[in-house]
Amino acid sequence: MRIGELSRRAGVPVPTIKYYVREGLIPGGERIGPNQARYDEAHIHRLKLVRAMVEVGKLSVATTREVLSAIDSPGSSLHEVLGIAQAAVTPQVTASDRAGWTLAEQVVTELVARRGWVVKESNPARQALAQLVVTFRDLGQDDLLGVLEDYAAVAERLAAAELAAIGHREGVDSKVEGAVLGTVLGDALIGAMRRLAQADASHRAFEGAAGRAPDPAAR
Amino acid sequence: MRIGELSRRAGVPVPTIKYYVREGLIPGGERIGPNQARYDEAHIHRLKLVRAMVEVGKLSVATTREVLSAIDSPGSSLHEVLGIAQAAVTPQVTASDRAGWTLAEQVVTELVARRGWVVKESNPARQALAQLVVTFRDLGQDDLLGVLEDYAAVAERLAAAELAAIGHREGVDSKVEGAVLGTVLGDALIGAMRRLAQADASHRAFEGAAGRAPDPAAR
DNA sequence: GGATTTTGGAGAGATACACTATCCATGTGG
DNA sequence: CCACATGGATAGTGTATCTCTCCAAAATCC
Repeated sequence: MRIGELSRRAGVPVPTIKYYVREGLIPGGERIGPNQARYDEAHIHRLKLVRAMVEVGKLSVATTREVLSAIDSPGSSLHEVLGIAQAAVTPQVTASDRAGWTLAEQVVTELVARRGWVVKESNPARQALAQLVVTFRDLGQDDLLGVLEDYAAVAERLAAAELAAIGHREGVDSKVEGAVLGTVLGDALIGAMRRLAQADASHRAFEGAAGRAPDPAAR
Repeated sequence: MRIGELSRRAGVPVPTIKYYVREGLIPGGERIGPNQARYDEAHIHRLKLVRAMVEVGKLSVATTREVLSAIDSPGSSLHEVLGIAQAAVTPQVTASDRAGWTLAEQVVTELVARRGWVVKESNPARQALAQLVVTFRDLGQDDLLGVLEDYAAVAERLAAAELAAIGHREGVDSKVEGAVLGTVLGDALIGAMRRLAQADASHRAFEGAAGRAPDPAAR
């Protein structure tokens, strides 16, 4: 097919496809003439993958390219690819020497140790978590840090469930893509789910007939 | 204090503070002259709050303003404020009539019903979740949808833990701020935690020499 | 077979966002 | 007294993600 059909089938404007090709997110079509190229089903899938990461997963084009190149890299283990994908999607923290930073890193280290997790020192998620600890402290929300244990337990369960799901698959490529998508789209997934559960919990705690009745004057 | 000290104490450049005031994220100082204004501790806290949402929570300035105005609005119940904050942080889905959209919405509705959740039809997290379902389907990752139940169960637990932590507080304002911060920073928190847990799970599944003993901390 | 549309490729332009920089009349602090 | 800070407004910067424009060659329509 040519670019017009590719555009229609994938639901992506032609100029955007050209842009993605320029940016190296998707390969160009097979050249069959000075101004003709042919695209196939693989291009459609790749394009959908890019759109999923960019639109749904909210990754930047640059980050998407990194993740895709990890997926493409031959001879990498699933573990390695996941590491690269994780590093790519984890926002880099500007390591400011704000007060309490060392303490926060210690909190993270202890949490990881308590869980028995094996996580590289270089894993950027450590800094991301430490930054959150610092932020909560800084805002006087220390009591919210008590939920860290819950979050850790829950994260463990999610990771296990996800890996189990892709473990059933055949073929390394399929596993890799599944794992990376789980990483990228999983953030949005748990986010949406958390909001639904929170809306219900909030309703139950503050609006339901069982709890304290809301202040009628507050409306 | 004047703006210079505010800048130092909060770790935010002066021009940025001015920008935030212009954008209505923080109130201007108390005017005490044609070109003099005074700021106090409340301004510091507000500024830190803004930075937490913008830098750590990755909210846009516009979204941050929405959330803050919800916090500020007097006479709103905690439930209402949470609803506004949720709507603000949930990315709006461009309701395309892509194939399978109706089916995806039905999946969401059934999930919510199965959980016994009380969630408004208008809650944007429904669409966000439906979009994720569509995306997974579109990419041929249907088997990953099996983990939806796990995510739902886990989200329920997190929401309960968070509300419980906040429930111990005194004062509505404090509860509101805690709940909103939980919503906004919770996304980053579960994200970081997920990556740590996933790194460990991946290590265990693909790198470990042998199966390890079950984690003593897991429950 | 001629008119119209599409194509590939590349550079320039558009738009949005979150700051920064500059200016200047007015204050403050040493 | 005087360098420096302040508040307020306007303009400019850098980044990111497209989107537009151009052109000759190719394809499609009638």
